[in-house]
Amino acid sequence: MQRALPVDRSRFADWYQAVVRDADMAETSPVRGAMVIKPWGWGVWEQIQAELDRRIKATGHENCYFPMFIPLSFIAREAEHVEGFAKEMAVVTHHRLKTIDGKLQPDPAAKLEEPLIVRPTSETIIGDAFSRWIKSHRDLPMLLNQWANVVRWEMRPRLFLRTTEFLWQEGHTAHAGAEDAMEETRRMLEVYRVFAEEVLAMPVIAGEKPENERFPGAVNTWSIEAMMQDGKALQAGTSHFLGTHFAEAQNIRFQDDSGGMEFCNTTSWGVSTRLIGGVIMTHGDDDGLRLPPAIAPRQVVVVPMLRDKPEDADVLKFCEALVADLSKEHVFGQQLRAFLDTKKIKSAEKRWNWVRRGAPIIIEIGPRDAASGQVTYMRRDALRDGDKVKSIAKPRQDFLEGVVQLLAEIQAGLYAEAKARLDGNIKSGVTDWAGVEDYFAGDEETFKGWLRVSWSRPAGAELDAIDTRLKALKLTIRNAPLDQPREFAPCLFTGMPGVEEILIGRAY
RNA sequence: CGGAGCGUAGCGCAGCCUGGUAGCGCAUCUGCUUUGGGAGCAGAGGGUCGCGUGUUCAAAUCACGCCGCUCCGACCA
Repeated sequence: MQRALPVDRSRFADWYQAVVRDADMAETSPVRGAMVIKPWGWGVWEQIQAELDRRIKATGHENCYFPMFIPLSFIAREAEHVEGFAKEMAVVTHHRLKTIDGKLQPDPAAKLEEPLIVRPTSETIIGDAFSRWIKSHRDLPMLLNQWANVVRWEMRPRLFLRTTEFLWQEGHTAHAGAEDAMEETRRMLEVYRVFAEEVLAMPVIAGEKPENERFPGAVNTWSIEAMMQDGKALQAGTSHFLGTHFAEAQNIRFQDDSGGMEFCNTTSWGVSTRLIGGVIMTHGDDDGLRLPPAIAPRQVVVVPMLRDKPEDADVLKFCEALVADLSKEHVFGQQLRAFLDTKKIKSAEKRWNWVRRGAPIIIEIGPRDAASGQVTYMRRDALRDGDKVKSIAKPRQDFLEGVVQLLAEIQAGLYAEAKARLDGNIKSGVTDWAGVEDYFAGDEETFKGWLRVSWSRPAGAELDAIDTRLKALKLTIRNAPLDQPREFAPCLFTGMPGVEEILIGRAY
């Protein structure tokens, strides 16, 4: 059987790279760890951005933009924050180049008095603005968001999943009370959960991160965790309750209604281009990418079967009219995105390109289709019947009437498939360490899901010790899911009474 | 930064051990044929064999150094 990709999912890391490349999503750049996002990959990001932006605004936030350079002294203000990010910071030290000894280099005479760091996140520079903008309880809550690029100097980059520069949105809010800020943190976590599931068709588990996995400077961190097809967890979004940590470090205060001065409670939350990696590893198959229709830059692609013959004109005319009619339809609250591929390459080649890119519906129109008013199409979510590619033929009108429903069905189908994988691979009932070792035994290649175990939420040194034991098995605590039972088994690690269930797994 | 592996055409690889000046498949270009679907035939273009130094009459091949990539650790949205 001939697949559209050179490798299949049994070699998951190679397969992932093949999809990214062959689906025209992105490529590596001359700068180590930074990527070039190609039009098809960027198109997916634009869809993600547009829909998430709408949801962020619908929850009362306004967009703004802060500089990518942050004075070094700003980042130093919050102790944990510095410690967390210091190791991966890009630093700007000069503002001019000069040719010295025939070599172009930073001009020593143009050294910055205070180095600038390239933002790894913007809490400190936005906090600085908050401290000036917030005077009164009447200014609160302040609900901001920005779409930006950030830089974290990572050791081991991987396209979309972990790149030195990446794109994201970061929400930053300030509130009068802790309760209000906590509510905001949870609200945005829920926005992410629903977005991931509805739009990306990527089921996730929302929950709270253990102490050792918190954002540097946060009081609490919540995440949504998705399960990739190799069983590993992908942290797909985070939402942080920062308490008054940053407010105290940056003097973000307001006068309350009785005239007293109080520190604000702040939050921050973000999702990044990593989501695209999540989509690839959730939905991709051995023929390449499968895009959920809601984020596919082109939802229905029409490939005319042109043969350099007179009837080509009729085929093209039929296709153009079809695309025009498709474009009148609305799906997921937006105009249907239909595209006619007239590129002068072999039709078969076009078909496979769209298969690899994951266009949800690929239509092939030949002279006979055009003449008889018929539409022949493939569903990318169910491309093959056994080994053979499955083509479906329908009268044009029937297809047009059913296309919106069909796209919705594909979206739902992809979700259901991923949801079954997630639910089917979280194992409960393991109560001792031997059970953990047993579950995760074997090599890296064999699929393992996650364990859901009870624990007593140890902290400090005790938690560090647990972390070390887990690390030996390449495991981490992903999060403590929001929905918890009423009663708990004894703690798997300490034997103490359990207070919470957590997810354990391998992660990206 | 530590351990392992790998850098030869856009992609996937052979050649390296046993030095003689570069090859295969796919892709690309041209022509002819074909045409309900990843076509056939013929021809063509494309490579300072990661970079540098050395050994040699001669280096993709041997030696040394460097760089980059991938996987595994530390880090991580």
